[in-house]
Amino acid sequence: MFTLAEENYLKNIYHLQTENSEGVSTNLIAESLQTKPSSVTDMVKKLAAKKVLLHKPYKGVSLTEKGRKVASNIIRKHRLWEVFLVEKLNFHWDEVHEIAEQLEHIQSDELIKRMDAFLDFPDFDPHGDPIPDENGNIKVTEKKLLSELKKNQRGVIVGVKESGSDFLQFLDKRKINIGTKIKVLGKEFFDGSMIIQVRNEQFFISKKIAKNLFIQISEHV
Amino acid sequence: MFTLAEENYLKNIYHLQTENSEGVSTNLIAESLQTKPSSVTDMVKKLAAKKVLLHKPYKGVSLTEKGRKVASNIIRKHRLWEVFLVEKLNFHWDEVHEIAEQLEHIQSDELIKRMDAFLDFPDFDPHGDPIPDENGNIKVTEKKLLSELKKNQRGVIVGVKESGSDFLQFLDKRKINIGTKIKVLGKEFFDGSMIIQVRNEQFFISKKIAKNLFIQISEHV
DNA sequence: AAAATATTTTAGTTTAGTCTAAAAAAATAA
DNA sequence: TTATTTTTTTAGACTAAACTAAAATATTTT
Ligand SMILES: [Mn+2]
Ligand SMILES: [Mn+2]
Ligand SMILES: [Mn+2]
Ligand SMILES: [Mn+2]
Repeated sequence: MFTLAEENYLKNIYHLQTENSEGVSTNLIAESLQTKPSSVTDMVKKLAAKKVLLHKPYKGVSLTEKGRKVASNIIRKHRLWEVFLVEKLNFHWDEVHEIAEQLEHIQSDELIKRMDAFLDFPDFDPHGDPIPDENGNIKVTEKKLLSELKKNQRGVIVGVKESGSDFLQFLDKRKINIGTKIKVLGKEFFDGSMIIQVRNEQFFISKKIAKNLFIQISEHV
Repeated sequence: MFTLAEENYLKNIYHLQTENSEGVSTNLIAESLQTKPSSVTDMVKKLAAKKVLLHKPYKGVSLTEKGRKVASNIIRKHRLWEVFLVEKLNFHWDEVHEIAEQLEHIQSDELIKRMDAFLDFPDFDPHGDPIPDENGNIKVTEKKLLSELKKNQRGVIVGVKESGSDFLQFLDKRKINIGTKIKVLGKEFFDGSMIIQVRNEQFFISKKIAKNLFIQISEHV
């Protein structure tokens, strides 16, 4: 139905569309896919012909309902495979993304259905990202970036924004992971850095780190 | 290192080489890969340039040591994935081949190492085919085609030759699978058909079926 | 040994997906 | 409102992997 290249375009456009609320431009897609704008124009035409996205020349693109379905299914597969790699094969959460990039293109609805059951129908992947259901619906959870919290607010880490190896290993070194409870002890207005409490320890956290951690705020102290 | 197409050529040539003891011809490869001889010639040149096979124009091809390694590793992955699909995801043995055809191309040594351990280091796939080790070595077992057995010989089914759905479902219908013990009650010289005993039942088996079942003969009655 | 047949290779196209360079359109600045 | 800059598209070329048709080589038959 869709080639490997087409699937990767759709997946990336889906992500770009949810991150940047405005239209998705040719240059943005090119950057995201590490390719040239002229290549994007060609592929976008092909995908528009396949009715998975709308292309207004010189304006951006937007996925059709069909396109959203295809894209979210690839993301569903990616995240289920990541859960499998971590939960069943004991991979570390910073090692699974590249392998999942390959596995997400395996074509078999039955395989995914069985994998989902085998993993006990997980809602989130190892990085805290929600796993779309078969219809592309995503469970939305209330979460904020750590950088948005105020002094004395508490919460639990529910996800990471960028899940590159460097960042994940930074967290590991401090035994911070999904599920870890934190409290903001202090916040510096000058550079956005924070002091947070984790268990009995206090950590200095730069703004860059604080902008990469998703927190679910604990309302009742 | 190798493209999808290259991997499929190498795998097929490996199989052809072990089945037909003579050299592997262009037409044979073309038939096996469902492609045209001219396409084979092109690809064979490319693979020869990559030092994974030797090509004597107008004579056949043969894999180099490097080519054998690459090919057997793909077969290793294919068979490990088949074990996974049957043992862990409860797929039926006639449903796994097509999915394994895709999964065999996933590139990650670590993944295969962990999958092997997860499956408890299996020696055979669900169809009784041996799983090559990391170095391409295959455990050779003494086995004969059922068609080669004589009257009154006993044995246990250890594999199937062609593992198409039709044949596997034929076996299922009769509750015959790998591990099933059989005894040859009679053999018809005219058409090669047999009567075999399975548990308390007797089955009439055509020559075609008998040539598709691998048996390990039980020496001591 | 020559003729006929079968196999294999070469030559020239095709398609998907990419690229560079140039043209066109849109956005921004003067 | 022109001029300049940025973004996007078009035009033309390239590679991998396939194809068809024709040429070359090998095999088999007469
Ligand atoms: Mn990922
Ligand atoms: Mn993830
Ligand atoms: Mn198989
Ligand atoms: Mn098999």
